[in-house]
Amino acid sequence: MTTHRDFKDALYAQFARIGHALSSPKRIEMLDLLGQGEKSVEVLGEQTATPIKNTSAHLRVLRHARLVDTRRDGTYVYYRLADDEVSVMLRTLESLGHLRLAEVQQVVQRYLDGRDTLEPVTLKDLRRRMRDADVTVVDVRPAAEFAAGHIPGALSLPLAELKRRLHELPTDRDIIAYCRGRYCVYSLDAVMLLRKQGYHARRAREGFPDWKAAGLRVEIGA
Amino acid sequence: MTTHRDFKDALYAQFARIGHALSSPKRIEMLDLLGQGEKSVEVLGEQTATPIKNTSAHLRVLRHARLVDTRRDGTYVYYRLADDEVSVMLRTLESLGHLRLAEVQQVVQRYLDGRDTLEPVTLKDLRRRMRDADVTVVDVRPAAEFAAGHIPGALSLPLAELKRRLHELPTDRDIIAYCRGRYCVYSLDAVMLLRKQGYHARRAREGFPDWKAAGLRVEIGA
DNA sequence: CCATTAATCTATAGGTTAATAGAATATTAG
DNA sequence: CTAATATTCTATTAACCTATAGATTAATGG
Repeated sequence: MTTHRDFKDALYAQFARIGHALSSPKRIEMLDLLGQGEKSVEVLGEQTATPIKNTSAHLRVLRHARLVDTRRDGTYVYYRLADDEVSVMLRTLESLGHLRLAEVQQVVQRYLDGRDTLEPVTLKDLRRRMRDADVTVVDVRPAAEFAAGHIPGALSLPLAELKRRLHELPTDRDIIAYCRGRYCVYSLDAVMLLRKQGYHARRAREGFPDWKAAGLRVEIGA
Repeated sequence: MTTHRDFKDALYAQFARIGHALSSPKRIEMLDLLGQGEKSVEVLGEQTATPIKNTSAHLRVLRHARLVDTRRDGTYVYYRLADDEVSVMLRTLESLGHLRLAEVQQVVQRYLDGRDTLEPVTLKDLRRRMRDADVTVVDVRPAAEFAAGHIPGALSLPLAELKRRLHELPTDRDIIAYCRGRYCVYSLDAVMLLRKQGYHARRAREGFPDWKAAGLRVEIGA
């Protein structure tokens, strides 16, 4: 016989599986990266500064919580978020952290805000200015992430290539750069470089996963 | 010097605090209950079938993650959610669980759905029918939870008192009962009782926390 | 088929957390 | 001030998790 208590215990034990998956810093970081598009174990390990074996072990936990799915291509195994809702969940988790944990604000203040007097453009403003067609939107993430999905109409100009591809940018229009999200510095670095070169540039506060999680249209391909 | 890696580690360590708080079944259950309104440690312990000492220890973890706040009144300490966003987070976590974990659906199927041929009313339908003013909405949660907040215009008729207060219900209008949420059986039991008594009753699929998390207006007081 | 590369599985040591008992604190009533 | 009640703090043990090493599997190229 299943009592009411057994039911609740079984139900909450399941929800706690997801909580457990989100209880490790590295795992959250991996999920965030997967929000930019699928990645191999090797790449995930590099981008999170984690040995392959540990990376594999963490991914196993994420798979067990059914937050990620895999696909094999040759000797590589590519991981991806199991559902767009996972990304929505991450947005919620991180915005709750930003709202409630003074420590998050301190850490961000110390590392980002020192350089960030350039007030960032909100998602809403970004959309309005894109509708008015008075800006050039630049995606400064690595090319592979752009190819996996980007804001429609954005120009791919990875931070690493920005300097030698400056001539591709218009000088008579405002430029808005975006990257992985609120805590990513690519767009920040890009804006500083662009301003030094005389462009009128600002950064988007939100990144590609925020755009997608908001349910906005996404473009795929190089 | 704070390197980029140090920054990420510090940032994700903070987010993981929240994940950790959500990694225990009892803690999620406690947060869910607090979504119905503030409760003392004693009441939380009773309602989650947890010894007071363990309850206190779990609440300490939730406090450390800054998901709950407290208020003392006499010898009692009352806990409450630290922010409405915490409830939004829980909704997201549970809906992700429902979506991704086959086990959640199994557990619910086995315990609830056996009795639940009565198709539940969605939040959207509930709002429409309330606007059209063609239903009586009944809150079957304990009176204290109704007092802490309820759907505007709802009638408080706790499940425990329903049988002897049936005469307060209209016989010529449809009745929609709601309770704590998707996994709460109060409204289910209420609807079965009402139907046996000849009323035309249905249950709302969502509960009070879902209504509130959706940003809808809430009424407070008995 | 063998070597190579990418990733996983198995096992384990070390660290962390949960449950819980006992002592301590805060508040109120008398 | 003392007793009673609600809760928290401190300490201990057992259970669990993470990082990691070694062996293994899966796919590819020669």
